[in-house]
Amino acid sequence: MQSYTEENYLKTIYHLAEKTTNVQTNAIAEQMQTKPASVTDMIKKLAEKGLIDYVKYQGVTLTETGKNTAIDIVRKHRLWEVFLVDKLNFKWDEVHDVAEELEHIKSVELIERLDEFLGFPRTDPHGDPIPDKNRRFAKTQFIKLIELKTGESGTITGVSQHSSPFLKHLEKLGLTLGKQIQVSDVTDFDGSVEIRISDKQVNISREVAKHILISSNGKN
Amino acid sequence: MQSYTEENYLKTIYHLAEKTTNVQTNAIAEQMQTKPASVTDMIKKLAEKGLIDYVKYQGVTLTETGKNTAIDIVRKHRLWEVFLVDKLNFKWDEVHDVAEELEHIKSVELIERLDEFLGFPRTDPHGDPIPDKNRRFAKTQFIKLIELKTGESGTITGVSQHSSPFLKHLEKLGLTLGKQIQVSDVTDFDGSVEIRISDKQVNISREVAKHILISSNGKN
DNA sequence: AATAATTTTTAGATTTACCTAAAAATAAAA
DNA sequence: TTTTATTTTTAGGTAAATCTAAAAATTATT
Repeated sequence: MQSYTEENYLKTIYHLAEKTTNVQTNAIAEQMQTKPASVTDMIKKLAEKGLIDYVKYQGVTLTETGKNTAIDIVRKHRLWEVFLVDKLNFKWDEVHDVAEELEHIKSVELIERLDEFLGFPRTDPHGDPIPDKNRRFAKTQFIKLIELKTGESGTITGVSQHSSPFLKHLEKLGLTLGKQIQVSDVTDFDGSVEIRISDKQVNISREVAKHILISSNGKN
Repeated sequence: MQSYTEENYLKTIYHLAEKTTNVQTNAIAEQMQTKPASVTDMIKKLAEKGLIDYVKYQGVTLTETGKNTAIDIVRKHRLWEVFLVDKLNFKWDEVHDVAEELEHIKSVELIERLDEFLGFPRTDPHGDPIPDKNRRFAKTQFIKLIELKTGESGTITGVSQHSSPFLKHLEKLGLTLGKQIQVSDVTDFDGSVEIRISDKQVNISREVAKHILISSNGKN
């Protein structure tokens, strides 16, 4: 049985481990808005419980058990996000904080029934994959919009940034999940990208283009 | 901003206050499965925060603010129970523990939207009234089944005991909310009650009859 | 009213998750 | 390869919510 805080540490380590193999103390501290000294304390505790492997000064990795716990939390978080958007009409930029609380509700039965009630969704409102109850993720093949060349097109299927301002910005531009887009030009000057969406032309900054994920369907 | 624990104390005090005016330390301790000494500590804290009135050795009463907080938690608890039963097909004896966790999720927006999603229910799966967002309860007029005389009838509209064994027992006997019943006999020997429900005869103990709530529609 | 029983509070500790400040280990730069 | 900078850990402390054991206040009983 893990505490709320332990679960948040595991989740944070899980997400950081998607980028680097060995997750460092400072990285965890920054992500969790706490101090490195506090992280060291917690790390020791999680290591003792067999949830992470820890070698002093070398960072940590999740054990099988730790990873499973983390995936369960990710699953719960994303299912609750689907619930909030699909059933309670929240916007995709409004769900994160509430889901952050709901993800810690413990009942397994609850999540299985919620999953069913939602029709076993495979992605959350930001396009992130939802692991099934056996913790398996559907394979996804994303390309960052920034990587598309002029003339190439695809469908918006995810975002790699969940901040409310960013998501509101996309919403305003009509860049929501499922929309078909085509790159009509890439500006030399600032790297901003001109795209065509529903017969309108929209210009987005390089920074924005980096965080939009496209499932490509080649040129056409 | 209250902690999870503070909220539970307020809720407990609120429920105990339905029976006695001044809520005693020991009563709180028993209900919360903790020790009187711990209760004294917490009571002082809640009093300092202006959530309860507290005179040493005299027990406590909720202030306006404290009562409002408690009602908000009761509202959340009962709405979540409706969600679990109506939408996720939980049985009425399975919802308490999960709702006990869900009631502490903080978002006001969430609860308002959940309320709407559920169609603004006025009672929970056990017949308990759900306060509206202005914290007003619908007036309810219950009689205990035990108080009905032979020949009198009514509709089962609530239970005053939420334990899983009790609720499962009622379920097995077909004594669920909305069912029409008529008292056909009261046994002299042990005070058990013979009732007619959907043309079947069922015998229930005095103890069970005490905890079934009836909205009476007189003799007929 | 005095004594006994019960209830409540105080005193002093413990655990969890934090913190600051300083020391130690590792990594980067001269 | 020293020196410097960065990262991480240790040491010692705090606040929240609990505990046990003992003292104090209240209530009940003789």
